[in-house]
Amino acid sequence: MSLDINKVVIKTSLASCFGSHFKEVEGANAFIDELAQDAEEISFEQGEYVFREKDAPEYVYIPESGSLMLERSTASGSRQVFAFLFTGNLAGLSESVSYSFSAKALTNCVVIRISRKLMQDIFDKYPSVAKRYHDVTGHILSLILDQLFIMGQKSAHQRLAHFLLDMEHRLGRGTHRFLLPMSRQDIADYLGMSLETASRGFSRLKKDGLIDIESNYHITVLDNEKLISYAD
Amino acid sequence: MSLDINKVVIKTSLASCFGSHFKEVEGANAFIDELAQDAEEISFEQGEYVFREKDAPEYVYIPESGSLMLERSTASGSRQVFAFLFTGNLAGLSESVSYSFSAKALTNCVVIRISRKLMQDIFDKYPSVAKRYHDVTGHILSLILDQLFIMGQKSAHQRLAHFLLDMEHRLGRGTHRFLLPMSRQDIADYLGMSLETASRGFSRLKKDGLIDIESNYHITVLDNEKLISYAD
DNA sequence: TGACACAGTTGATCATTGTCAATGCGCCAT
DNA sequence: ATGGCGCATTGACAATGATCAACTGTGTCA
Repeated sequence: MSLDINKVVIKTSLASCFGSHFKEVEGANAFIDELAQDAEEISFEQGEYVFREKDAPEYVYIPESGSLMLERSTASGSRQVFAFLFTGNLAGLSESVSYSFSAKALTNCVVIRISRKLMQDIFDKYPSVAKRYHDVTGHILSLILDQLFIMGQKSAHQRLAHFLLDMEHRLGRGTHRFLLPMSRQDIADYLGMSLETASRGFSRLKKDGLIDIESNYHITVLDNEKLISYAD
Repeated sequence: MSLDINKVVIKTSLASCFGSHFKEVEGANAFIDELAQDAEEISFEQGEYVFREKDAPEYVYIPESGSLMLERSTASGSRQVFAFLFTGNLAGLSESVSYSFSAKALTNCVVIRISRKLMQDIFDKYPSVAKRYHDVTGHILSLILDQLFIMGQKSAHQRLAHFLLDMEHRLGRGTHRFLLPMSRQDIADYLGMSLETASRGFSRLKKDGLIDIESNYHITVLDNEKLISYAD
């Protein structure tokens, strides 16, 4: 019984990352059911690595609860955060030789792990679904291009405003209030700026009445319109 | 006869973008042959658009001669260049609803155009090849992540040095001398800096003896080692 | 040959952002 | 409570890069 409940949770997570792409595709539900049978749930403590850059990309991972961060570090100590992953987001889909980043647990979390080999076998049974597989990757690629655009064209403050709007959308669940699972340093490394610049950005937005900050991590967007035009 | 020669050229281009991923895959050569039959060659004048951001992504494009630039512009006039494409590079593989960028001809060029629908049909005949299809997308994704890393972590001068090393590698054909097909403004928009900063970067590298510049577009890398450590 | 257009370079100045250092705040263990 | 630790904020200053403007060089066309 407890196992059944687990499978329902897994299916929900799978549906949330594949569902929108496989909508109205023949066999999509059966595909997700079968995938859920092969999925494993693994727990990670905050700060642990789910996988590392050099690992062979054997699995696809989906946070079921908690958050992950995709990052790449250099020997010289600098770090680029590529993405933050929340419930139902997906990592490791299109790596070939090795992962091109590491995945680190931002919080204690439960992660769904799916063998890519097994997923491939299941794809063979659902050719209509397999054909749409690329859409998922294409979607991820377009998200990264958006990020590249922002990095190349926007100022530090604009990037931060943009980031907060993204977090509001993804964490706010319809409201304007959300709890950030990452530190200021993580945000800075994601947006390609120093910790201090990120912090000043928060302070500035608070002073101008665009956001409210309680306890550093609890953010409320007070003026969506202005924040959008600020992010411009 | 002239048609046969054309097909050979097309196959060469196709092989150069798929070959490395489909190496030792069953049916890879037959797949490329069949793809070449469906490929069309289309000429573009310098400055023309091969496709635009909002277009439905019906085709995949591969420059056969000449160069393309993938870019996204805003209403406010700013522009991000995502990539430069040379002979045998590939654009439009994993777009779903629309292209997420426009492709502009940097020079007069001949571009191979392949219908994605037809390519899909051919994939159905070569399942071993189809399974490796993802590797191509995965490779592109990892290139974009590299670019994102550079944008987030490196200074303007470092980004320029990195860019020149990339161009040397891709255009130099084993030598240290190459002809840039893009303007300083294009480079600046690719690297997220102003035209002037890009120009100063060139001057600086020339003054320090790391590169030689003839006629603005002919570049020779004089000291590879130093350029690499400069790009660090 | 000269006038013009165009792309790139260079200089001066200013705004943005990074760096270093000091301070503040909440949390935990003693 | 108190001290210490981790993280964030703030301030002062320096460095980087953007902007505006002048100038150079090259090619084209009349």
